[in-house]
Amino acid sequence: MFNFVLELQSLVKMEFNDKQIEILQVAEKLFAEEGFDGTSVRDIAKLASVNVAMISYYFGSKEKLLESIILYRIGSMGLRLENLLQEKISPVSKIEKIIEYYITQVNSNKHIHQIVNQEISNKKRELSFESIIALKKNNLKLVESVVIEGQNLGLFKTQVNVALLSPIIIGSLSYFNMNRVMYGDLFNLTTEDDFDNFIKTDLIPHIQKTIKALLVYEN
Amino acid sequence: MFNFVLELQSLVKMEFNDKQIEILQVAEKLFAEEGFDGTSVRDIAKLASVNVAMISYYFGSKEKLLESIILYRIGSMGLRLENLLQEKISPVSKIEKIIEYYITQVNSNKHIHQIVNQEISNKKRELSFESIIALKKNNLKLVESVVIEGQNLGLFKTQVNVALLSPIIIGSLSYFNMNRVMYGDLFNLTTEDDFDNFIKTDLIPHIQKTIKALLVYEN
DNA sequence: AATTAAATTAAACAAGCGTTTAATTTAAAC
DNA sequence: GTTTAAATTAAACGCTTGTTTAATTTAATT
Repeated sequence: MFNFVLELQSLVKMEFNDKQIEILQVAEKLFAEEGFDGTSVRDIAKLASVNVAMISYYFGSKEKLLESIILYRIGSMGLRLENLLQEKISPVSKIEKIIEYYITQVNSNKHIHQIVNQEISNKKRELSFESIIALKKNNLKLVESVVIEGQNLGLFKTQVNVALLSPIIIGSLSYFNMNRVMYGDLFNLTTEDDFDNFIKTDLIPHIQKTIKALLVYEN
Repeated sequence: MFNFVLELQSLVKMEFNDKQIEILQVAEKLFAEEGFDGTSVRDIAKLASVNVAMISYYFGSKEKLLESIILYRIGSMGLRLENLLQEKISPVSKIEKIIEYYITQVNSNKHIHQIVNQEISNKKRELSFESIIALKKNNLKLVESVVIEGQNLGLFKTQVNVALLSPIIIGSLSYFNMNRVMYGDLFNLTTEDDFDNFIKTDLIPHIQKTIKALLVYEN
């Protein structure tokens, strides 16, 4: 646990070379698609066109490779909602923008999110997700401030549990992506672009509408 | 694929003996907590107090054991919304009841749902989830009929994408259960009962309120 | 050009995997 | 009570797993 924190700092600062990045990206894809335990280091090595030993050589172990992937991605995720919140627009617009930004961000990093979703409730590994939880809690506070702002302006009327907004927003996206076969079937989506486009033109507005309705709804 | 259907029929009719059920339940728990690939047949055998060979003897293989678990649970899931919908209550009440029933049902079978969530997007296995998808589509139609009923009565005002209601409902629950560590932290939930109670007293009303708001919301 | 360090490799390692075997025990049928 | 089938077992099977070794090639430094 403490080791992990120390590693985090060293790894975040560390710059990966081309071969390391290739391994990270290949492993990310495979872990997401086949699961951590469903992916062998030889699978990774083959797809990344490197010798198996290079994985241990560069990352120490398969599990540490997973940690590196998480750190590598968290660094670039940078859900920087702060700037967004300081724009001088109405709380309603802010909520809309937050949702759009959040979903777009999560969806364009869907591999790492799928991995985290799989691992965060897996009792086998003892990875520390503290940094991820901290990030989520921080985002929660920012959303909370917008809701309070809206309530003070008399725009948001209901007593809503702000902490339960993310389950709606991200949970919807995760469930949608999880059931791509069904929704592809329902909405005639085949290519990756079809799905991305549907998310943009249908899912995001749907969730925006939902959250707005909840916030202004007179119960 | 066709084999699976045939097996389905035979397995649904088949009655499992005590030892088989013990194996099914132990395997369900382990698959949910450690993943399919993260669980060995020896883990299962040890926890179920049977010899390893019994798993092949009774179920044929590890993968067929997984199929048996799914069939075993789908048979007893029986999301029978039909009866509920024929009650003579308002569409709003129907929606409320559907949500409560759905979430309670899913939450009390959380192990199998976690397994399905993990496997339905796993490219490694080629399990047929057609029966599950069919079940979801059927539920979708039932919800659709209630929404239309409400629209005809002038209660539901917006043009809402009904197919995107389940992501909100089930997605929220899945995300909540996925992030139990964080939400346990946020809401002071420790025991299993704490979580179940929170879902009953907070999460379900939250989602009911959300869906109701969306349906009656003047955009 | 010689030396030192880093990168890369094929091979080997022990441990674990899912599954099968063949022998034995238990239960059911006659 | 004998026969027949089902249940249970320990051991072995071949294969894959993650990791390490030691040798070799490549690159960097002096």
